[in-house]
Amino acid sequence: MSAARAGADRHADVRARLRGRGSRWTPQRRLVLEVLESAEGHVSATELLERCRRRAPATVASTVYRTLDVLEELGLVRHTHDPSGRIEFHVRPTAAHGHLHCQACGARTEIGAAEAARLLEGLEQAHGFHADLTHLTIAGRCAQCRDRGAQALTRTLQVQ
Amino acid sequence: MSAARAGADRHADVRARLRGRGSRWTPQRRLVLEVLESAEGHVSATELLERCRRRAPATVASTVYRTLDVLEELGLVRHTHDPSGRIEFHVRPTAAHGHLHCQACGARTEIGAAEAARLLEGLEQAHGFHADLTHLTIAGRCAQCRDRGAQALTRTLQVQ
DNA sequence: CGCCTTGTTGCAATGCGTTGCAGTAGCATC
DNA sequence: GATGCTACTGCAACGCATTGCAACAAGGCG
Repeated sequence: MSAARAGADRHADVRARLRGRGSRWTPQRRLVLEVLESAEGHVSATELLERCRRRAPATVASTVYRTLDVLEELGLVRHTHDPSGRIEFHVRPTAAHGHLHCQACGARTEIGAAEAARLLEGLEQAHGFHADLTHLTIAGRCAQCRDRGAQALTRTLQVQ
Repeated sequence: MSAARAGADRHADVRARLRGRGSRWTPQRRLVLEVLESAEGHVSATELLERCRRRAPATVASTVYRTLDVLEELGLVRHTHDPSGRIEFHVRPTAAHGHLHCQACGARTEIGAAEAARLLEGLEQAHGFHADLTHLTIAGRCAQCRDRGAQALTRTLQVQ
């Protein structure tokens, strides 16, 4: 249940887990962790970096990226790529799930773990391929944009 | 059947289609087209750029990228993103299809149009979401790497 | 054939993300 | 509290991809 603990406890928990694998607890990692704690849902890497800089203007990009890598290994965040290939982090993932990304309006939707698993079961059987759900983003058109016709999509695809 | 024609004809066809939309036929576009004609399957943007430079060392990256955009609008190539977000072009797509990409060994497999459509039908019903098959790349582990255990994958995920 | 419109090119700058390396600083140990 | 090992940081350089802009040239037209 440690993952469900909140507040100050949380730092101690993460700190212990870092030490456990021979890693260290540093002010920079603490900063990134605090920023993540005040975030919800999907956040771009750039956005996270900016939020770090708002708290500590001297923040260095490479450190933040490396810290996010470490925290991903601990399971505290997951990343995917939006349809144009940029990184997005999903904060506090509760379960493996996939992502839908509308190329016309940018809307994001989640696919539940069960649903995603069902989708990909066929791949498992046909190709023996084990898909990484947490990394999955499917591009396309959401219901609203779909109804608004193809014009907007065509433009978006060009620009993207 | 114009898309099935081969050789010199093909240039004339593309040229006509460019003119038809008010675009122009230039030496640079011809170069990219020739490079594409001698390519097969999935090629990274960087690889295409290098091949262009082998034929014409003065080739400029932005021109190639823009040309590829145009050719994608004509349907001559499709692009996806590999699991680390980099662009890959699929040359001469015969039909809409998806891609599987093994994060451990880098192997790529295609999902047939019919199979992909079947996979995503559920999304259409549950979310009204119309997925763009041509842009779909699913990351995970192929059958062989899966059997070789999780170690390799873990490392790859860190590095990625 | 030469002119003119405007799509295209090349270049330089920008953005996002990664990497190599030398110096710094956690933290374990005594 | 001092010491030493080594993970981490910051920096600078790099790679990939995109964009703004001024100069250029494709090709339609007289």
